[in-house]
Amino acid sequence: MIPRLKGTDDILPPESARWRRLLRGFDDLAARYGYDLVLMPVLEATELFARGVGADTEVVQKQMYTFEDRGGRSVTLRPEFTAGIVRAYVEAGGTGVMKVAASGPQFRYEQPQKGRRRQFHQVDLEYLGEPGPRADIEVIEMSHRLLAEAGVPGITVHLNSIGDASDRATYRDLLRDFLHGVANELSPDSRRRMDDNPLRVLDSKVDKDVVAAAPVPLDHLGAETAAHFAAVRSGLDAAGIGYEIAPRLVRGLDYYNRTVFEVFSPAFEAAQSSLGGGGRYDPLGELIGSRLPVPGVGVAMGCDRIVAAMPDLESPRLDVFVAVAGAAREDVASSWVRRLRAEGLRVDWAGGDRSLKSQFKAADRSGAAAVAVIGDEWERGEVRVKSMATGEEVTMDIEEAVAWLHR
RNA sequence: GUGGCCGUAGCUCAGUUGGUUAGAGCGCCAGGUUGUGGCCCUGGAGGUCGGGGGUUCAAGUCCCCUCGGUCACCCCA
Repeated sequence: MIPRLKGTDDILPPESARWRRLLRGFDDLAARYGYDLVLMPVLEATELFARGVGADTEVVQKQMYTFEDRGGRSVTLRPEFTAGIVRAYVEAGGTGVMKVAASGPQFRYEQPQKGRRRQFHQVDLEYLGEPGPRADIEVIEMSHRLLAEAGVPGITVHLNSIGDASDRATYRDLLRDFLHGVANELSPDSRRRMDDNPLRVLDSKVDKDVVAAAPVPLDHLGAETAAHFAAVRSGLDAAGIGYEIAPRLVRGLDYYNRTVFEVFSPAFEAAQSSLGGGGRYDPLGELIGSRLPVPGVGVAMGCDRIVAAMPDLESPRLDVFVAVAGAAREDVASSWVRRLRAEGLRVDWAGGDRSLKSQFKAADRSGAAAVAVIGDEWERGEVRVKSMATGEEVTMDIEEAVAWLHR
């Protein structure tokens, strides 16, 4: 037997029931907020991520599934959605507002652990072409709502602004000076980053204590970015979304500016406890070669982690399980099952070649609300219907039974 | 890439100082009930003991290598 690849998961029932709820909920949420569906390539040119995500980010340096295709091009299994969606927007003309929703697998070559897989799944929202804070607010609100509607308890939003490139030019020098002053207390990793990517030192776990006293971007915003952030905050207040300011939240990708955020729930306990994150990425379009700026905000949420934080819902899987007394009645049963399904009921059956007892066991396991038995009474135009919850059993006229099942 | 722990039935695990045909519970299938689930009883199917090599009269058990799982570091979904 050939086992699955390291860091990949088979998502089977009963766990997949929670996935179905999450994905349906996401689809519905996106539609309610005016986000259209997009289907994106899983494979992109390596260059897209190297330039968009950032050549010296962790993701690009260590985590990409990169290989040469048969034409000798370097291609990469997408490690995230945003760069590809912005590429698609630019490639399609890149004007105006586009609000889109995507979902599917992502790939990062890492050592797996709880909540961190080599193939993982995300649902993703991108609000493109809108520079104003309404986009930031909407995306954060939707992130919160998705989790709330999925039944995830204790949702908290961590929010920060890392400013624009112009804000950071002066701030970066301040931070560098600070880091150089404490250089001998920093970990080797942070020491290496403090010159070329000093912001990332801020959210280092190992250097948490040293960095606690460092200057933060939030205190060095320009007038416009500060106003933008204030507007995001008051918008969230108006939406009733609680959040915590996280001054050292910077996120690992190069394309972010202004608003960044992550969402958490105590129901998902792991070292990597973030269920999703995102932010504004106005520089991204130009990083990947757009001649026009592409303002945008997006969020990616980790389905695997969300599902782990979702409660099990005890509701019947099927409206009715059809049991057949006697293999001779298979054909009638089959066409009745077909009719009920066509009418929109959730129906299953196991054929008529097994004992009724065995069919009832199957019905029980299938989570059916009721069992309908097709037997002798069918000849008189009747079926016997049993409620699996109460054990109550009634013989009814066929049409009456159909109406009862639809109730 | 680094480290800790763990690999015996579909699942959870037991298996004595190395010693005969490797066990249990749950699950699955069937019967007890020739038309009725959950509870109960009976029976059945199901295992290259992760893989390879070594030590030994003898290895699930000891040694080495390797693969995998899991958790953590780094970083993120």
